[in-house]
Amino acid sequence: MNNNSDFIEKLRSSGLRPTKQRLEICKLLFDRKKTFHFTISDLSKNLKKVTNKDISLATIYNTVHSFKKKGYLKEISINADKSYFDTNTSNHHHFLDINTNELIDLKEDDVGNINVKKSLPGKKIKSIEVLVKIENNN
Amino acid sequence: MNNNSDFIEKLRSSGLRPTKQRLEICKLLFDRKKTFHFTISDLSKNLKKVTNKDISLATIYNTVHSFKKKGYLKEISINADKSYFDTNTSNHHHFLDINTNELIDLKEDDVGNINVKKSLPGKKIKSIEVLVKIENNN
DNA sequence: AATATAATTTATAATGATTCTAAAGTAGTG
DNA sequence: CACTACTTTAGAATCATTATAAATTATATT
Repeated sequence: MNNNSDFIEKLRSSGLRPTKQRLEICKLLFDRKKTFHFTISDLSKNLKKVTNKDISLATIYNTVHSFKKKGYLKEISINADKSYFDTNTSNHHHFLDINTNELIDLKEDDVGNINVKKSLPGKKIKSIEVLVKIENNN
Repeated sequence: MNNNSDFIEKLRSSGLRPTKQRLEICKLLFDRKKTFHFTISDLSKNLKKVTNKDISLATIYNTVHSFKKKGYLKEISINADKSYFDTNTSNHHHFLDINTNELIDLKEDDVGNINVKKSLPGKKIKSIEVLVKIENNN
Protein backbone atom coordinates (compact mmCIF):
# COMPACT_ATOMS: atom_id res chain seq x y z
CA MET A 1 0.00 0.00 0.00
CA ASN A 2 2.28 2.75 -1.14
CA ASN A 3 1.10 4.63 -4.14
CA ASN A 4 -1.68 7.04 -4.77
CA SER A 5 -3.93 4.74 -6.74
CA ASP A 6 -3.78 2.20 -3.93
CA PHE A 7 -4.91 4.85 -1.51
CA ILE A 8 -7.62 6.03 -3.85
CA GLU A 9 -8.86 2.49 -4.06
CA LYS A 10 -8.65 2.04 -0.32
CA LEU A 11 -10.66 5.15 0.33
CA ARG A 12 -13.27 4.46 -2.33
CA SER A 13 -13.76 0.92 -1.15
CA SER A 14 -14.71 2.17 2.25
CA GLY A 15 -17.04 4.84 0.98
CA LEU A 16 -14.70 7.78 1.50
CA ARG A 17 -14.02 10.14 -1.35
CA PRO A 18 -10.34 10.39 -2.19
CA THR A 19 -9.76 14.06 -1.60
CA LYS A 20 -6.39 15.81 -1.74
CA GLN A 21 -6.37 16.11 2.03
CA ARG A 22 -7.20 12.49 2.70
CA LEU A 23 -4.58 11.33 0.22
CA GLU A 24 -1.91 13.46 1.88
CA ILE A 25 -2.87 12.00 5.22
CA CYS A 26 -2.83 8.46 3.81
CA LYS A 27 0.62 8.98 2.38
CA LEU A 28 1.90 10.25 5.65
CA LEU A 29 0.30 7.56 7.77
CA PHE A 30 0.36 4.43 5.67
CA ASP A 31 3.27 4.78 3.28
CA ARG A 32 5.90 3.57 5.72
CA LYS A 33 7.46 0.37 6.93
CA LYS A 34 7.19 0.83 10.65
CA THR A 35 4.16 1.43 12.79
CA PHE A 36 3.50 5.07 13.41
CA HIS A 37 2.27 6.33 16.75
CA PHE A 38 1.00 9.87 16.69
CA THR A 39 -1.15 12.50 18.27
CA ILE A 40 -3.36 14.84 16.26
CA SER A 41 -0.87 17.59 16.88
CA ASP A 42 2.06 15.46 15.64
CA LEU A 43 0.11 14.69 12.52
CA SER A 44 -0.80 18.30 11.95
CA LYS A 45 2.81 19.48 12.25
CA ASN A 46 4.05 16.72 9.99
CA LEU A 47 1.48 17.49 7.34
CA LYS A 48 2.45 21.12 7.32
CA LYS A 49 6.11 20.20 6.92
CA VAL A 50 5.56 17.65 4.17
CA THR A 51 2.92 19.39 2.10
CA ASN A 52 3.62 23.07 2.70
CA LYS A 53 -0.12 23.53 2.60
CA ASP A 54 -2.42 24.13 5.49
CA ILE A 55 -4.87 21.36 6.07
CA SER A 56 -7.49 22.54 8.49
CA LEU A 57 -7.36 21.04 11.96
CA ALA A 58 -11.03 20.17 11.64
CA THR A 59 -10.25 18.11 8.55
CA ILE A 60 -7.46 16.31 10.35
CA TYR A 61 -9.79 15.42 13.20
CA ASN A 62 -12.50 14.35 10.79
CA THR A 63 -10.15 12.20 8.77
CA VAL A 64 -8.51 10.51 11.71
CA HIS A 65 -11.90 9.70 13.13
CA SER A 66 -13.20 8.26 9.91
CA PHE A 67 -10.03 6.22 9.51
CA LYS A 68 -10.50 4.94 13.03
CA LYS A 69 -14.12 4.06 12.33
CA LYS A 70 -13.09 2.23 9.16
CA GLY A 71 -10.49 0.28 11.12
CA TYR A 72 -7.38 1.85 9.59
CA LEU A 73 -6.29 3.34 12.89
CA LYS A 74 -6.48 2.29 16.48
CA GLU A 75 -6.71 4.71 19.37
CA ILE A 76 -4.49 3.99 22.35
CA SER A 77 -5.02 5.34 25.83
CA ILE A 78 -1.88 5.33 27.81
CA ASN A 79 -1.90 8.69 29.29
CA ALA A 80 -4.55 11.00 30.56
CA ASP A 81 -3.29 14.03 28.66
CA LYS A 82 -2.39 12.62 25.26
CA SER A 83 -4.46 10.59 22.90
CA TYR A 84 -2.37 8.46 20.59
CA PHE A 85 -3.32 6.77 17.37
CA ASP A 86 -1.57 3.72 16.00
CA THR A 87 -1.33 2.64 12.38
CA ASN A 88 -0.91 -0.92 13.59
CA THR A 89 -4.47 -2.09 14.04
CA SER A 90 -3.61 -5.70 14.82
CA ASN A 91 -3.83 -7.10 18.32
CA HIS A 92 -0.66 -6.06 20.04
CA HIS A 93 0.85 -4.58 23.15
CA HIS A 94 3.05 -1.63 23.99
CA PHE A 95 6.12 -0.48 25.78
CA LEU A 96 5.79 3.05 27.06
CA ASP A 97 9.11 4.70 27.77
CA ILE A 98 8.50 6.88 30.81
CA ASN A 99 11.60 8.95 30.17
CA THR A 100 11.00 9.82 26.55
CA ASN A 101 7.24 9.30 26.46
CA GLU A 102 7.77 7.12 23.41
CA LEU A 103 5.44 4.27 22.53
CA ILE A 104 6.93 1.08 21.12
CA ASP A 105 4.99 -1.84 19.67
CA LEU A 106 5.26 -5.29 21.13
CA LYS A 107 4.19 -8.18 18.99
CA GLU A 108 1.72 -10.61 20.46
CA ASP A 109 4.58 -13.10 20.77
CA ASP A 110 6.70 -10.64 22.70
CA VAL A 111 4.35 -11.11 25.60
CA GLY A 112 3.64 -14.66 26.68
CA ASN A 113 0.13 -15.94 26.57
CA ILE A 114 -2.10 -14.20 29.07
CA ASN A 115 -4.32 -16.31 31.17
CA VAL A 116 -7.19 -14.41 32.71
CA LYS A 117 -8.50 -16.58 35.53
CA LYS A 118 -11.45 -14.52 36.56
CA SER A 119 -14.61 -14.33 34.53
CA LEU A 120 -17.93 -12.61 34.93
CA PRO A 121 -21.25 -14.26 34.18
CA GLY A 122 -22.79 -13.11 30.91
CA LYS A 123 -19.58 -11.43 29.80
CA LYS A 124 -16.90 -12.51 27.41
CA ILE A 125 -13.44 -11.19 26.76
CA LYS A 126 -13.17 -8.88 23.81
CA SER A 127 -9.51 -7.95 23.93
CA ILE A 128 -6.49 -8.00 26.17
CA GLU A 129 -4.07 -5.11 26.08
CA VAL A 130 -0.81 -4.97 27.97
CA LEU A 131 1.05 -1.77 28.67
CA VAL A 132 4.61 -2.27 29.88
CA LYS A 133 6.10 0.90 31.29
CA ILE A 134 9.85 1.03 30.98
CA GLU A 135 12.40 3.49 32.27
CA ASN A 136 16.11 4.18 32.20
CA ASN A 137 18.31 1.64 33.91
CA ASN A 138 19.84 4.45 35.99
CA MET B 1 -8.85 3.64 58.11
CA ASN B 2 -12.39 4.70 58.74
CA ASN B 3 -12.76 7.46 61.22
CA ASN B 4 -11.92 11.09 61.18
CA SER B 5 -8.90 10.96 63.45
CA ASP B 6 -7.35 8.32 61.23
CA PHE B 7 -7.80 10.61 58.26
CA ILE B 8 -6.43 13.58 60.17
CA GLU B 9 -3.38 11.53 61.03
CA LYS B 10 -3.03 10.29 57.46
CA LEU B 11 -3.15 13.81 56.08
CA ARG B 12 -0.82 15.28 58.69
CA SER B 13 1.70 12.54 58.23
CA SER B 14 2.00 13.44 54.57
CA GLY B 15 2.27 17.14 55.17
CA LEU B 16 -1.28 18.00 54.21
CA ARG B 17 -3.42 20.02 56.58
CA PRO B 18 -6.61 18.27 57.52
CA THR B 19 -9.17 20.70 56.25
CA LYS B 20 -12.94 20.12 56.20
CA GLN B 21 -12.85 19.64 52.47
CA ARG B 22 -10.03 17.13 52.50
CA LEU B 23 -11.67 15.17 55.29
CA GLU B 24 -14.93 14.98 53.38
CA ILE B 25 -13.07 13.74 50.36
CA CYS B 26 -11.17 11.20 52.46
CA LYS B 27 -14.38 9.87 53.94
CA LEU B 28 -15.91 9.52 50.54
CA LEU B 29 -12.88 7.89 48.95
CA PHE B 30 -11.30 5.80 51.64
CA ASP B 31 -14.05 4.85 54.05
CA ARG B 32 -15.31 1.88 52.07
CA LYS B 33 -14.61 -1.78 51.65
CA LYS B 34 -14.40 -2.00 47.90
CA THR B 35 -12.12 -0.21 45.55
CA PHE B 36 -13.64 2.95 44.15
CA HIS B 37 -13.12 4.01 40.55
CA PHE B 38 -14.15 7.54 39.80
CA THR B 39 -13.80 10.56 37.60
CA ILE B 40 -13.50 14.07 38.97
CA SER B 41 -17.06 14.70 37.94
CA ASP B 42 -18.32 11.58 39.76
CA LEU B 43 -16.50 12.70 42.86
CA SER B 44 -17.87 16.18 42.63
CA LYS B 45 -21.46 14.99 42.28
CA ASN B 46 -21.08 12.53 45.14
CA LEU B 47 -19.62 15.16 47.41
CA LYS B 48 -22.51 17.47 46.75
CA LYS B 49 -24.98 14.71 47.53
CA VAL B 50 -23.26 13.56 50.70
CA THR B 51 -22.28 16.87 52.21
CA ASN B 52 -24.93 19.26 50.93
CA LYS B 53 -22.17 21.81 50.72
CA ASP B 54 -20.40 23.04 47.65
CA ILE B 55 -16.76 22.14 47.51
CA SER B 56 -15.14 24.11 44.75
CA LEU B 57 -14.12 22.17 41.68
CA ALA B 58 -10.66 23.66 41.99
CA THR B 59 -10.34 22.17 45.46
CA ILE B 60 -11.44 18.80 44.22
CA TYR B 61 -8.83 18.87 41.48
CA ASN B 62 -6.18 20.07 43.91
CA THR B 63 -7.00 17.42 46.45
CA VAL B 64 -7.16 14.55 44.00
CA HIS B 65 -3.83 15.59 42.59
CA SER B 66 -2.16 15.83 45.97
CA PHE B 67 -3.58 12.46 46.94
CA LYS B 68 -2.23 11.04 43.73
CA LYS B 69 1.16 12.58 44.40
CA LYS B 70 1.17 11.15 47.91
CA GLY B 71 0.33 7.73 46.54
CA TYR B 72 -3.21 7.47 47.89
CA LEU B 73 -4.72 7.36 44.44
CA LYS B 74 -3.71 5.94 41.12
CA GLU B 75 -4.71 7.40 37.79
CA ILE B 76 -5.88 4.96 35.16
CA SER B 77 -5.99 5.61 31.44
CA ILE B 78 -8.42 3.38 29.71
CA ASN B 79 -10.24 5.76 27.59
CA ALA B 80 -9.31 8.86 25.72
CA ASP B 81 -12.19 10.91 27.01
CA LYS B 82 -12.37 9.98 30.67
CA SER B 83 -9.68 10.05 33.28
CA TYR B 84 -10.32 7.61 36.08
CA PHE B 85 -8.79 7.46 39.51
CA ASP B 86 -8.56 4.32 41.58
CA THR B 87 -8.39 4.03 45.35
CA ASN B 88 -6.57 0.75 44.92
CA THR B 89 -2.96 1.80 44.51
CA SER B 90 -1.51 -1.71 44.54
CA ASN B 91 -0.27 -3.37 41.38
CA HIS B 92 -3.31 -4.73 39.70
CA HIS B 93 -5.16 -5.05 36.45
CA HIS B 94 -8.61 -4.20 35.16
CA PHE B 95 -11.62 -5.44 33.38
CA LEU B 96 -13.35 -2.75 31.38
CA ASP B 97 -16.94 -3.54 30.58
CA ILE B 98 -17.53 -2.09 27.13
CA ASN B 99 -21.28 -2.13 27.52
CA THR B 100 -21.56 -0.37 30.86
CA ASN B 101 -18.22 1.44 30.79
CA GLU B 102 -17.58 0.02 34.24
CA LEU B 103 -14.09 -0.67 35.55
CA ILE B 104 -13.53 -3.76 37.66
CA ASP B 105 -10.36 -4.63 39.55
CA LEU B 106 -8.45 -7.79 38.83
CA LYS B 107 -6.04 -9.02 41.43
CA GLU B 108 -2.51 -9.78 40.32
CA ASP B 109 -3.36 -13.47 40.70
CA ASP B 110 -6.39 -13.16 38.48
CA VAL B 111 -4.00 -12.71 35.59
CA GLY B 112 -1.28 -15.29 35.24
CA ASN B 113 2.31 -14.19 35.37
CA ILE B 114 3.23 -12.05 32.41
CA ASN B 115 6.40 -12.85 30.63
CA VAL B 116 7.72 -9.98 28.55
CA LYS B 117 10.21 -11.48 26.14
CA LYS B 118 11.47 -8.34 24.52
CA SER B 119 13.77 -5.93 26.27
CA LEU B 120 15.48 -2.71 25.29
CA PRO B 121 19.09 -1.90 26.10
CA GLY B 122 19.43 0.52 28.98
CA LYS B 123 15.80 0.19 29.94
CA LYS B 124 14.12 -1.74 32.69
CA ILE B 125 10.49 -2.58 33.30
CA LYS B 126 8.73 -0.34 35.72
CA SER B 127 5.24 -1.76 35.66
CA ILE B 128 2.97 -4.03 33.68
CA GLU B 129 -0.69 -3.19 33.35
CA VAL B 130 -3.26 -5.35 31.69
CA LEU B 131 -6.59 -4.09 30.48
CA VAL B 132 -9.09 -6.79 29.63
CA LYS B 133 -12.06 -5.48 27.71
CA ILE B 134 -15.19 -7.50 28.24
CA GLU B 135 -18.60 -7.33 26.64
CA ASN B 136 -22.01 -8.94 26.81
CA ASN B 137 -22.18 -12.58 25.79
CA ASN B 138 -24.89 -11.66 23.26
C1' DA C 1 -5.94 33.04 73.95
C1' DA C 2 -4.30 36.44 70.62
C1' DT C 3 -1.13 37.01 66.63
C1' DA C 4 1.54 35.96 62.77
C1' DT C 5 2.51 32.83 58.96
C1' DA C 6 1.97 29.93 55.53
C1' DA C 7 -1.19 26.74 53.52
C1' DT C 8 -5.70 26.26 51.58
C1' DT C 9 -9.99 27.31 49.42
C1' DT C 10 -12.54 29.72 46.27
C1' DA C 11 -14.75 32.16 42.31
C1' DT C 12 -13.47 33.37 38.24
C1' DA C 13 -10.52 33.82 34.27
C1' DA C 14 -7.45 31.55 31.14
C1' DT C 15 -6.06 27.77 28.47
C1' DG C 16 -6.07 23.97 25.35
C1' DA C 17 -8.06 20.24 23.07
C1' DT C 18 -11.84 18.84 20.60
C1' DT C 19 -16.35 19.38 18.37
C1' DC C 20 -19.83 22.14 16.04
C1' DT C 21 -21.61 25.17 12.47
C1' DA C 22 -22.76 26.82 8.29
C1' DA C 23 -20.85 28.57 4.16
C1' DA C 24 -17.85 27.62 0.20
C1' DG C 25 -15.66 24.16 -2.49
C1' DT C 26 -15.28 19.52 -4.76
C1' DA C 27 -16.18 14.76 -6.42
C1' DG C 28 -19.15 11.65 -8.54
C1' DT C 29 -23.40 10.76 -11.37
C1' DG C 30 -26.20 11.09 -15.19
C1' DC D 1 -22.51 20.44 -18.07
C1' DA D 2 -25.51 20.42 -14.10
C1' DC D 3 -26.95 18.48 -10.00
C1' DT D 4 -26.46 16.43 -5.56
C1' DA D 5 -24.18 14.82 -1.80
C1' DC D 6 -19.96 14.88 0.43
C1' DT D 7 -16.03 17.44 2.17
C1' DT D 8 -13.30 21.16 3.75
C1' DT D 9 -12.76 25.17 6.21
C1' DA D 10 -12.46 29.18 9.49
C1' DG D 11 -14.11 30.42 13.30
C1' DA D 12 -17.28 29.85 17.20
C1' DA D 13 -18.73 26.92 20.91
C1' DT D 14 -17.90 23.60 24.36
C1' DC D 15 -15.70 20.99 27.87
C1' DA D 16 -12.23 19.66 31.05
C1' DT D 17 -8.51 21.26 33.43
C1' DT D 18 -5.25 24.70 35.28
C1' DA D 19 -3.94 29.36 36.80
C1' DT D 20 -4.75 33.56 39.49
C1' DA D 21 -5.21 36.28 43.24
C1' DA D 22 -8.04 37.50 47.09
C1' DA D 23 -10.30 35.70 51.24
C1' DT D 24 -10.19 32.16 54.61
C1' DT D 25 -8.26 28.78 57.71
C1' DA D 26 -4.82 25.83 60.23
C1' DT D 27 -0.92 25.85 62.87
C1' DA D 28 3.04 27.65 65.38
C1' DT D 29 4.50 31.31 68.34
C1' DT D 30 4.07 34.32 71.72
